[in-house]
Amino acid sequence: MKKKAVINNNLPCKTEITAIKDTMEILSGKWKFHIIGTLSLGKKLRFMDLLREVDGIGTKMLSKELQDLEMNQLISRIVLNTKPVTVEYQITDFGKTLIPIIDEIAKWGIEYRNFVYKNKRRV
Amino acid sequence: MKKKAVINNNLPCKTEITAIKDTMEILSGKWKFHIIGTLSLGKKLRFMDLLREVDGIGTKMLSKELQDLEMNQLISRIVLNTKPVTVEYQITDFGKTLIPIIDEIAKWGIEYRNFVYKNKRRV
DNA sequence: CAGGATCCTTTACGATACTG
DNA sequence: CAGTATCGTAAAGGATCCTG
Repeated sequence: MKKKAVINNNLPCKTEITAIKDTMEILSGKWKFHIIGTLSLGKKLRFMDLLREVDGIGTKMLSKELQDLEMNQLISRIVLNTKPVTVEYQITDFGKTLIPIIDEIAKWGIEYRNFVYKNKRRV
Repeated sequence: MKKKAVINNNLPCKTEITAIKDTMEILSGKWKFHIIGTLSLGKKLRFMDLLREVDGIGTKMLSKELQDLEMNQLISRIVLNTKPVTVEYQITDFGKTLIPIIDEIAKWGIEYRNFVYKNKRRV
């Protein structure tokens, strides 16, 4: 009776492993979270703005990461036809669905610090 | 009146950026999520077990990732003094605090599939 | 301004062989 | 069994210069 086959919902099964791999591939690299985080404020930012906001990034990486994110429809790229072109980047509605993840990760990072600190003191 | 300085709680500020970097560094690499996910079932697993469970991993990577995870106190390593030594790995209570993140990431990965699928059909 | 092209360094990862 | 050592490849990332 206890032995019926169960599809585990909150424990990792094949589907979830795949889903995790997908997510991590989309968000892989040193900068994606940082860029999404910056854009998640909702403001439109230009290339140069991002270059300043995202701490140590260079043009090559920024350019590449933005392309990746756009391709996955997490951000949108709007070109304005001004004299020297202006390009604005903005998070999409779909991109905003990442915010819960980002929050969880940030929360955990803070907990981690506390945990390490406590343990240092005890030992 | 509306202009008081606010420490944003749900929007990325410096502390959160740092926290995110910490978390991502701890969970970086191709295998950590997979290993944690496997161990998050709560069972003690041995090196060979993990080598089988974690899909394409090799001894070198498994060994290295386990060391990283142990160093950060996410898993524990228990050596039993049997003839050929037996070593058991187990998730720690602290390691279990990662489960919400893993769940969020898995959830999002599934949503992502749906999103892509819908968009393909519309266009 | 926005970003592409180029070159170079570093890190990640993988396969295989070997050891207590 | 539970790894380490060694070697080799591929990918990530960085610095700098260049262009419409």
